[in-house]
Amino acid sequence: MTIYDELVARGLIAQVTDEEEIKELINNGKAVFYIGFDPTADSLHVGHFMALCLMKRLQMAGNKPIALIGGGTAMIGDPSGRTDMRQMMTKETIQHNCDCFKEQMSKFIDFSEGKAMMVNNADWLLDLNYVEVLREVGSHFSVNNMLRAECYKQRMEKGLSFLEFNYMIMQSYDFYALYQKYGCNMQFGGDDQWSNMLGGTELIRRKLGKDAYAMTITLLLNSEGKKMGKTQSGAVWLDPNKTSPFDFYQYWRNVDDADVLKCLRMLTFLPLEQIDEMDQWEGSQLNQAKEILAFELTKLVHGEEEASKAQEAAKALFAGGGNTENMPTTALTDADFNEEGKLGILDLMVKAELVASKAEARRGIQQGGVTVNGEKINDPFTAYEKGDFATEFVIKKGKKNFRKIVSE
RNA sequence: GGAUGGAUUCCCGAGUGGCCAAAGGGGACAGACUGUAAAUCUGCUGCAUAUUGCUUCGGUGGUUCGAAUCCACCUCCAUCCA
Repeated sequence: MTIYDELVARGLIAQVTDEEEIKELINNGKAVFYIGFDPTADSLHVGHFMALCLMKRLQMAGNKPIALIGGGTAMIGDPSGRTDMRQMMTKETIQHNCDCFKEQMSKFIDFSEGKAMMVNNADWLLDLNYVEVLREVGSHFSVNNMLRAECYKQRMEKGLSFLEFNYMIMQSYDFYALYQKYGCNMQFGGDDQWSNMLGGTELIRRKLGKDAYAMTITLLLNSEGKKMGKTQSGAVWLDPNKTSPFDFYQYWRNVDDADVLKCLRMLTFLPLEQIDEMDQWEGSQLNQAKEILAFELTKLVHGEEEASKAQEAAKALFAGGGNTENMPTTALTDADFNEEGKLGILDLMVKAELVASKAEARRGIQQGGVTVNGEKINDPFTAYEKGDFATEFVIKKGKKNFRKIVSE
């Protein structure tokens, strides 16, 4: 099976500019391709992870990836798929985010000599001369066409600043610059980037008379059509300090039945035959598939050891028994107890980050959703002493939120 | 630059002097049912030293016994005109 066929089979490809040419390039390891990452946060998230996986797959097939960090474009902000303007970020924040991205990416992609590259478009965008760009690049863009682009449609009603309108031009310029500098002949990106990417191929054709190609990755949507990798509290991050390996594991362990197979295909490196086999599974058997999905992804992102820990912790909690060794834990200090050496259940829950406020903790108790070591708590004034934490102490809110408490 | 409309709690959106911590919906959270799924039903949804107190309706001042609501100025957004 060729790499292109595999990408198709996994459902990763959304749109391509020229299927035959792209097949030819990537199947034979002749593609030098880039994917852009805008450093809008200090950690990569699941959305980026898809792109990283794709880079890895193509790299394994002999193609050369370029990871482009958008230190320059982040100064502008991509309006695609947005209903309001992005908050402008300071240069310092952007720089910090770039550094964080670099570090995380290095874990997935082999950036050793000649295998892959990482560049920052701040290196060429920040020094551009306005009038020069207008003459050299601006003349090749038709405002009429740009306004028709899907990515601006939404914003035509709500308002679009000139700053953001230029994002497409900057991204196109990136492609053009990379083509010249490194012979980059292909760009990949999320499907929401399609029009921005076409801008680049068009610019290269007009300026240089050369062909370059673009391909978009299917956005990972759940069965309700929402982007996956988002939770109420924000994105699912790859940084273990922002989303713990346990929570990361749990996120995937809890995906909808309807989404498991899709996720396995698109995100894991398991052989397709194995995934097709799981496709036969039904009903509660799908729980096994979810476990595999969660384990595989946690392994990819946090390493096998962390993945095993997360899995064990989950099993201990949900299947009963097992050890609690790897459960998310909160450590108490003497300062957490009052003068009488007591600590109320409400404060404890806040401290353990199970709830955002004491009112919320109280509500949980009133509704019968809080247990300590398996015993339901009915009294919100229940208090504990230091000695109570000497033996195993597991507090549970709802069905899926656990925390082990220890005292120093 | 001019005219008009607008900014309300996580989101959408009602509220035009006291009965407003603010209708309704969505989402989130908790309970029942389940398979750590979905669907459905129920509860719940500012904070706290909690039959009470405190902070919140773009910002700052003002009127009033009392302001999300009235007035002034400011900021931001949309639409039309230039």
